[in-house]
Amino acid sequence: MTTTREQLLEAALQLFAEKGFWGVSLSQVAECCSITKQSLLHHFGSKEKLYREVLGRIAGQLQGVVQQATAAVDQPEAQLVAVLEGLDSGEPEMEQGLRVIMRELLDIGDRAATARSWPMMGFLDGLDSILAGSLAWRERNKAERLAAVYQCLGAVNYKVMSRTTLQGMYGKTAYGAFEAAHRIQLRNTVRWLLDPDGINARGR
Amino acid sequence: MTTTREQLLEAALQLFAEKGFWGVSLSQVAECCSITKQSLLHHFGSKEKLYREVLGRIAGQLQGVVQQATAAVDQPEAQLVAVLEGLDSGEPEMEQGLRVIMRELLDIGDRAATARSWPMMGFLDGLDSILAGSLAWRERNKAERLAAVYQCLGAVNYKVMSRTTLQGMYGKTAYGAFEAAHRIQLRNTVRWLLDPDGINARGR
DNA sequence: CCATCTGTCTACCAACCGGTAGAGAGTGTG
DNA sequence: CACACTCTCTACCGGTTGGTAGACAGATGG
Repeated sequence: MTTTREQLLEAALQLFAEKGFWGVSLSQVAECCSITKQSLLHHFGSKEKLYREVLGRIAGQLQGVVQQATAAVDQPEAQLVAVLEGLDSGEPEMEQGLRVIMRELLDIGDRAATARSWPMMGFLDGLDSILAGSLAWRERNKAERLAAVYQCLGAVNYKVMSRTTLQGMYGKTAYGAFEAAHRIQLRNTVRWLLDPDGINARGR
Repeated sequence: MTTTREQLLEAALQLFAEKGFWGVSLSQVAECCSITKQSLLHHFGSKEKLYREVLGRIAGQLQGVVQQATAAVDQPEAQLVAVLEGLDSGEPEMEQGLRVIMRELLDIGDRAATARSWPMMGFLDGLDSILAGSLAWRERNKAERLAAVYQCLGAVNYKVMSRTTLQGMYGKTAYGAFEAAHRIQLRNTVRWLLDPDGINARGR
């Protein structure tokens, strides 16, 4: 039995992902759980606090992906791939989280002053230390590693964000082909990134 | 002398980029040009129509980047790089346009039914035909080409979207180093993408 | 000179926003 | 039993939203 609070957080995540902070009203969130806006306010105090709690959940989720990936496999290449595929797992909750984070990126400057403690920082650090474990990147500086990480992250994020649109534009089957190709391509890119000269290449 | 209409469109682009469709009120847009909300409505009829006009402008801007790139250089590799650097030129108007497009991607499903005629389609087709002009991709299918294009596009877009946040997180100078590294890395990736086996490699 | 058109204005609308106050119901707990 | 606590409710607040109606000013053109 999930508590009302958890149901509210889930509904809020979904709505914030779909329409953003300003596109969602408290009554809409409450309506999803068949309670009134005022009861919702009783639980969270204000819209801003509700939003921040949702953001915190997402941060934990992202950290979990990194931890799971680093625990499961040893090689940096496999770890990075595992993280990227974790983000692109297709689970609605993950996609919704990424959408909210993307909106947060876009809104920065407006709500930045109030909704601080940026949830992505730890996540990025985790990725950085994965990359720092690879031969090719160990000796390079953090800016370069962050650039490489950010490229993969951007590719997978942008793809996830575009899903609905591309499905509408090209149809579901054509999108399926695109998604498969994207997955393969991204994996190749990661391979190349972590071993650009093919030093460790074997049996490809 | 720019007309009031153009001033309004410019202000609307900036505001929509910063806060999204729902985060902006008509009075805010009007205030930027020192007229009243009702005068703005006289020009555009409704908020939705104003937004669509902004979207149309951005679409034209994106098409312009592709045309300029294909006209300036011949090799697909250089063309693709030119497009990506055009998107990442740092000009405020371009960044704002990309932000609005990203928000549009996120909002799809909600406003998709009304704000159709997706502006990105022609842009993607342009990129696809650039890639189709390269040796490595000529024979492959469209889904694969789209996947490759989308990866570059995602990388550059995500970076542009993150600018403000990363600057706030790491400071301006550290961000400068990151940006430079990202640019170089992306260029290398494009080179590798268009010539994965180094067949055409010379003098690197 | 008069008609038309364009742009801006004030005044107003119903609907909704986030948030507050306080009552009532249900549930332990002393 | 009585007290306290948690949860949900109705009723209401001032403020803002997108949008309408209509008046007024200035330019244009026959």
